[in-house]
Amino acid sequence: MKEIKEKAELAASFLKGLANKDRLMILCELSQEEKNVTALIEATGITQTSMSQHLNKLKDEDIVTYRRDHRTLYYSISNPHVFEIMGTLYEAFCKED
Amino acid sequence: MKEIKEKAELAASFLKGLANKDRLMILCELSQEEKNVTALIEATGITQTSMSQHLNKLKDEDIVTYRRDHRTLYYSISNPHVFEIMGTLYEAFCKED
DNA sequence: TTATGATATTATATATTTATAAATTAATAA
DNA sequence: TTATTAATTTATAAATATATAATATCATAA
Repeated sequence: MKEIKEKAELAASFLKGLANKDRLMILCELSQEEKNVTALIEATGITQTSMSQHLNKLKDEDIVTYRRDHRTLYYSISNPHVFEIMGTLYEAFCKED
Repeated sequence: MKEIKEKAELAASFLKGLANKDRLMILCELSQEEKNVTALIEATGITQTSMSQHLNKLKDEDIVTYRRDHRTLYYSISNPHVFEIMGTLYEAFCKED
């Protein structure tokens, strides 16, 4: 039964989509509301090319999606499981007590 | 306020500890009960050297810990947040419906 | 049309991760 | 002691991820 290995591979790939400082900051922004690329760049300080690559990776993993309004692309989190994991990370790393 | 970046870096590092097929399989085994290295190798098919390296990385990220009984090392999950994330991954990738 | 704004793509250098083989340590039984 | 079992460490090659600069696309306003 190699099913478990295939699922582990999918899950690992999904986690790799999240496992980067810049992408977590992007998702942190998007967890509040959808944002366009320029707004994401301003909010995070990530360079344009790098932002585009990170967003592409997040799209590949079905973590985010986007809608177009004229020439502006608005990105948002498309996978509800991401919110769960962000919540766990918040508990683990962002809480004082 | 660069705090958020530092926390994103810590969180990303933690997620990187999880974001690997072999390590997820190891954690899947350990989520049930503690296991020694040989048992983990048998259960997963991961080679000895590779297992040792993966366990070392999991230790570095404080994801697992171990106890010694004579010359056998028993590993177990030491971070409760890991169970939460494993639960989310199970929902996302291992459920049929 | 043409210029501009918003974003993506390509190319490439660097860094990090992973896989594999060989050697080493540490504990214990003989 | 010595041999053996259980596991780690080291070295290194191959694969993947990241950062950066340059170029391209595409929609729209002038």
